[in-house]
Amino acid sequence: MNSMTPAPASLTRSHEIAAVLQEEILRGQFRPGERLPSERDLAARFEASRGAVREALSQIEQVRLIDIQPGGARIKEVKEASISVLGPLLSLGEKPDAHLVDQFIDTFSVLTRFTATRAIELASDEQRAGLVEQLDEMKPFIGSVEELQPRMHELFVQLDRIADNLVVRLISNDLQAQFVERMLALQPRPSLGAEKLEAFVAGMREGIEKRDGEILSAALRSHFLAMRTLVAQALVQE
Amino acid sequence: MNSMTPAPASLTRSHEIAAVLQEEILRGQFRPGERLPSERDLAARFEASRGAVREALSQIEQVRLIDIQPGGARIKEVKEASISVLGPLLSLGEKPDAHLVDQFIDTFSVLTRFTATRAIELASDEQRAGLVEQLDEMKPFIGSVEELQPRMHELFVQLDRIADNLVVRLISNDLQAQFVERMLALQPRPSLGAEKLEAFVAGMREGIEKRDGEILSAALRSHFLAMRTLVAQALVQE
DNA sequence: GCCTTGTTTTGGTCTGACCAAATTGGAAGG
DNA sequence: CCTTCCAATTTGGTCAGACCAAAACAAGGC
Repeated sequence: MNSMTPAPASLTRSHEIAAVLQEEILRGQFRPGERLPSERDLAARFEASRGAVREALSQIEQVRLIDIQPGGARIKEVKEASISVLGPLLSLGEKPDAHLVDQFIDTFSVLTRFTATRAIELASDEQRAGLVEQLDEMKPFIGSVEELQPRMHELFVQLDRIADNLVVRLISNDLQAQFVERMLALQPRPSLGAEKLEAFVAGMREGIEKRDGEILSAALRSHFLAMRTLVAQALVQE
Repeated sequence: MNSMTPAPASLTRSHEIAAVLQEEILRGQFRPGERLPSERDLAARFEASRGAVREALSQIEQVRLIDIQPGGARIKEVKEASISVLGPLLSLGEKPDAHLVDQFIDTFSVLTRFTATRAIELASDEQRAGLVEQLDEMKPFIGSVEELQPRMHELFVQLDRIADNLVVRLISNDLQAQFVERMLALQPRPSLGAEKLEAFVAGMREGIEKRDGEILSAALRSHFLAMRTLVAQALVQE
């Protein structure tokens, strides 16, 4: 149904090895600065060819978790790594770390507010009218997450397009790739109450119509805050 | 002198091939959805072994510019890629694209403001005092970018540590890895006027001392705005 | 103890081969 | 003429074994 999920299909040996090694590194089984076992040793351990191991190491190097050099690959600090490690970091334990999830949502919130306020600054009257229309069309579907979510997503896509900031766009890509899928696996999927959603939609609408970044920002901020507490509950429960 | 620059030393054949291919993709020499030449063809073209080409493709796949599958590797849209393509994207032309640079600085601005305001929310009185002290120690060095820059950097490191948001931290890592080095190559390095810097430091100081996020934010916003115009000038000149 | 050596280890690359899945092209059928 | 279906080919994924240069290591000389 949704073609936005191409399914990485990471069932190749090298990706498998990369995932295992990356997880071990993230778990702290190697100290920063320490040397990783040699490619030959790793090949023996994983019962794979050195080529496969090399591809795996090359991927881990890409996310800056290790530093490959003639003489040996050395572990780097997680703090120095790329965003791409956040996903595996979330999947470390049985449940995602609540603190990290909070940070995710906060960051999403900041970036979304930035995109939205920038979008209404740049938007033409026609575009603003279109956005308002999109919001109005949502109203019948408040209450059904399955129906509302894709429409909300489409709205943000529009805002993103109008704001026209590739940097933020790519950051959001990475965050979503790392975060969203893993959180959607969290069942039962929590959903906001109808009143809150109505208030959110109304706030967005007003902010867009009046071209008022403050109102828009406030609506988004409280929306993400609500999501934060919601996800927090979902994480302790179950 | 500065150990923060480990020098990637990307002189391996596979990294070389990856860089060339990635640049060609970013230049739009392949349409999204189109198939990349086969590994064997690429190996012939680069006069390299298939193994080296595979490692290169594996890296490009990691940044989500291509999608490797049995049957062929397909080009994806730049908009769907990872942050890691921003660096090569900046280096495409003779000079970095001004619009993209603006987006970079704006995004830095947003994230920095987020980190800073969050930091002073969380900071203890001792930590705030320490930050103020750091700012005071800068005053003699306003006017000398070389002297001021590392101190300013240290201040932001502190703020980052106090704010304690790994997600933003990793994003900033990526952005800096992509952006900063390439902009520092821009000579002569532009520098802000002393008055502006003094006002900035004073604003930061006041915001931290009074624990006032608005003041802090305003100082940072105008600082980044000034940088934006400065870099814009540097890009048209020369 | 410090510096210079020779040896070993390690990453980087190459060649050539095999397999399974995807693509492709043409033949058969409508 | 178009569609359907089935080989033949291409392509990615992996393996094995080999060579080189640079780094790491260990032993020796100062």
